[in-house]
Amino acid sequence: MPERFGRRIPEPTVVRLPVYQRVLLELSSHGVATISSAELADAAGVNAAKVRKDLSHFGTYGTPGTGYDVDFLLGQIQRELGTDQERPVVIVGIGHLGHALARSQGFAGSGFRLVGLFDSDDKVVGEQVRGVPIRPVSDLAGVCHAERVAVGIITTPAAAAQEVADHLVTAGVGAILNFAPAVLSVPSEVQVRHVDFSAELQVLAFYQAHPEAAPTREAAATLREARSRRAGPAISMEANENGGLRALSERQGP
Amino acid sequence: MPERFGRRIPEPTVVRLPVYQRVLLELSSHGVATISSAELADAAGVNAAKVRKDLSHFGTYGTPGTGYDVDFLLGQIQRELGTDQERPVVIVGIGHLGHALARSQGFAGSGFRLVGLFDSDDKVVGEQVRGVPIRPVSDLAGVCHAERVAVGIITTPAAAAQEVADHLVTAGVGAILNFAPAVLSVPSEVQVRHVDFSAELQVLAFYQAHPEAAPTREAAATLREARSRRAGPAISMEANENGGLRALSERQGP
DNA sequence: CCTTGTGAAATTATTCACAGCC
DNA sequence: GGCTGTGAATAATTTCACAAGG
Repeated sequence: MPERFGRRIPEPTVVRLPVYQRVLLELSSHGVATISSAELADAAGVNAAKVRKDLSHFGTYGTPGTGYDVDFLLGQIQRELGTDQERPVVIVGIGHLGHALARSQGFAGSGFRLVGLFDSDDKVVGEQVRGVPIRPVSDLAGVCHAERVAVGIITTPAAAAQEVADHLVTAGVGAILNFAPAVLSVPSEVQVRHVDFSAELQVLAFYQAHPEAAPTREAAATLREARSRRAGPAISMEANENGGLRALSERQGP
Repeated sequence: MPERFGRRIPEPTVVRLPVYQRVLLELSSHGVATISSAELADAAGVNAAKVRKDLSHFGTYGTPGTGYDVDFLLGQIQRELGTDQERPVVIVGIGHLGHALARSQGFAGSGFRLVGLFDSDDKVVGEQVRGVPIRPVSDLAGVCHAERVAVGIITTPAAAAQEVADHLVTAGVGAILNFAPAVLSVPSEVQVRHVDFSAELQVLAFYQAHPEAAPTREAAATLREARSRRAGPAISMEANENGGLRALSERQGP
């Protein structure tokens, strides 16, 4: 039995959970009933031992000789991720990027609900994006308290990011996703993650300039490849017209 | 002397390099002449030993008793990152996110030049963003070859991402930055990095749901705090009206 | 057979701590 | 006295490899 309580979950494991979830979601939507750690690993671009070790932190969800029940495992991961209940989020800084995120599909399916958009520019305040009005930053604390906002997304210029983070923290927001190219200073109980577009480009450039220093990547396979490469006669799939998956046989075989 | 040649650079080190670069850029623009590993660490949200170890992979750039010369160190990091020469990039998938990236400032300052925008939708083909025309995806290979494109950015929906990646690889693009929520399968010599907005949100949600599992974060300080906390009388700074830094004394003291 | 879950081993990354230099 | 660079120690993560289950 794995440690199931106040245990620390390795951060790399947590980061891989959403990837597994996405793969399982796709498999489930195609009616695939079970998947082995090796297949899931291929589709997620990791290796099988890592998948098993990752999952073992949460429970023993698999069946030796068979693999994992797709829907059951999906449910467990969603429960762990808290995807099963909706968390209210706000976006501060409604420039092009803030707009793009506000319009994206990323919230609905992932357990988040956009409850507020904020900007300091009076020219955009009052507009609506997806039915959510853009408000002045002075309304931030009020909305965060009223809606019990859990996560704040910062898409301001770097110069404003720290000030916005301070406001979010004051308003009781306990997690911040920062897209601004700035290092934020917040109390240690506040979780921060940083998405840094140009830093990612620079990392790619570095490895291009120093190919000998590049890490050797784990090979990924498409879902279709992962299955067909390993599937025996009882389970087979073929590509459909969208490049997606079609399960030809599931649950009990053909 | 550190190993200076075909050595492998730890990926975490490479990822921190752009952060150091940004801090140094700000310091340099404020005329600050030198910085210690402890100050740089505070500003970057890491610790001093990590800064020194990271830098030691590339050379011995510091002066015991004094610290690092800001401009010199900045130059060395930019050289390592290849920021000193411009790399052509293309963006494929000009929806809201693609648009936002195309308009962002992230390219100019970081050593990249946007040379092509591509979309499969005839309704947007022909438009221009920042003077760069949106072209059909069928032009992708031609432009990539002609401009010797090094990095491709994918901002398509997940369903199209693998196909686009295949096109980029065929066109000789050796590095891909993928914003689509899909795991890409590419040859091992092609570098891929994945920016996954909703996965980041989910990670935040996870740690909010399991505070006992959260990693203890390194405290960061603003540049101003980092300096004033440690600076002796010979070097001092105060905040200017923009919340930025003003160096009151540099090079030789007041 | 095949596949999981997991200790043990290996690898990788971080942090310590201090000799040596300014 | 302060600060770097770096081996040595520690911690974290990954991978191996295999006993046990279906």
